Amino acid sequence: MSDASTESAASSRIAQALRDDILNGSIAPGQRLRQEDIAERLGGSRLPVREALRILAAEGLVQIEPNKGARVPLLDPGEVETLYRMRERLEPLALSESMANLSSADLAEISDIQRRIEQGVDVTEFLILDREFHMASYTGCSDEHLMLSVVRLWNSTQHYRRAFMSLTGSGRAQIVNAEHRLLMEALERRDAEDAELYLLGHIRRTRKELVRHPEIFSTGS
Amino acid sequence: MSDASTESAASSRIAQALRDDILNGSIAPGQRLRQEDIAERLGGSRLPVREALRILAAEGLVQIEPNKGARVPLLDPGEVETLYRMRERLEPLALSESMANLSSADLAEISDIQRRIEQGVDVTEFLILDREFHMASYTGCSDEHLMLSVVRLWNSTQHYRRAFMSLTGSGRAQIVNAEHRLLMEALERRDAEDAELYLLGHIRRTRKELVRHPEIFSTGS
DNA sequence: GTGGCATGAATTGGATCCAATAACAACCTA
DNA sequence: TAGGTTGTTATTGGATCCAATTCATGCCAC
Repeated sequence: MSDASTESAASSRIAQALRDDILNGSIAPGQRLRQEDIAERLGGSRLPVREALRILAAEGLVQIEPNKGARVPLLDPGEVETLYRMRERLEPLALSESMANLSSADLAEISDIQRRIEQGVDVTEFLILDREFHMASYTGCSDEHLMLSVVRLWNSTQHYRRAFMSLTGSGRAQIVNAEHRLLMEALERRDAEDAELYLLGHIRRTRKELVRHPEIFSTGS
Repeated sequence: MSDASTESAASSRIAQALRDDILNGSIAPGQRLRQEDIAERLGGSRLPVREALRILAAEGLVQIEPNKGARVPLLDPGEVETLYRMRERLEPLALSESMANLSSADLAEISDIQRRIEQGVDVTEFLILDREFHMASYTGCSDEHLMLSVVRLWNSTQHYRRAFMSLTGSGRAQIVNAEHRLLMEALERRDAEDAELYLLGHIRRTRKELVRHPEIFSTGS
């Protein structure tokens, strides 16, 4: 919807549907994606499905093995930890590239998202709003490569973020809110150095909490 | 050649051929890639060509616009600068993840590559060996996400690295050699902190030199 | 009873044909 | 003559059919 490209192509439509299913947890990591099933469920033939799977593979949402088909990647704790370390390095860069271009309307939008986070604390809703909060802080970053990398990192770790939130509940909400407020305040001061530092700390703390809960990665298989 | 995993599939074969052509400059940025031409030139029908283009798009080597086809991305100076800033952040991480797993044989291999760099100074050969040098330093990094991101960054900037080298010649060879030697020495000392710092400086200096030569980006169109 | 092998079914990969869309050119009109 | 419009062509997107590969099942030998 927000994407201005308005992909009318079937392959993009199928990719979007699958992307939603994967990100909201309808399709779990490790699950296999058979082309024919998808084609039948979402309409169209297998060909646009194959293209859609390639698109999602580029975004890190599925992995394709030759002659073996596509499945949602099942990550181990070490991989997720590395993805978070990548976030710690890349997202402060995106934030600093973004800050100079953030309008006061953008800042108000960010503030409004945070206000909503502090009201409703449903796990599903938090995942959506938290992502919106950070992405809104990057809207001033016009570099597509950088933003695509950031989105990839969020996509790849989305499931484990949800597993963590579902496990621990909203107990750490106060800490997150404090971190978000510090970040917002630095943005309003146009202090790139502080903003980068707060963001780094925010991601790093989350990483350390995640690795402290390896039960997130047990899949019972 | 080196990658043994993707043999036997036509789409992978075509992707590899196109990848080589793009990276060695046979296909220039901005150039359009017509599916039928590629299918005829490399053998096979248009279908595996389409899959190959998707694979390359995932690696940042081509960009696909719906109903408009694929072309090699034509980057402006700002985009390349951001790609280098991403390298400055990600590659030190890859190096630190790699270092603990580097065997003495790996270090010898790295040293041998550097030795060859200091002998022959052909531009084309330097581009190959320089890439081999850095990639060899990352062989101990087992994380596929991180390494894929690093490869993407190298791929996307390869053309501009060649343009820069062709323009300036090997005048800066001494500086590069000094930086490489410092990096190697830190690796042999197993000093992650120093290695990260030397690598950061190496990439950052290169970025600053690149942005000082905007004529690299003039395409005469 | 177990291990290896072969055969079958299920699934992915590829080729050809057809439809839809965008670039291009010529034409007509003002 | 310039600009818009319309028809044509070239190129990409999609559907169906066929081949190749993989996985599972069951059989046979030991």
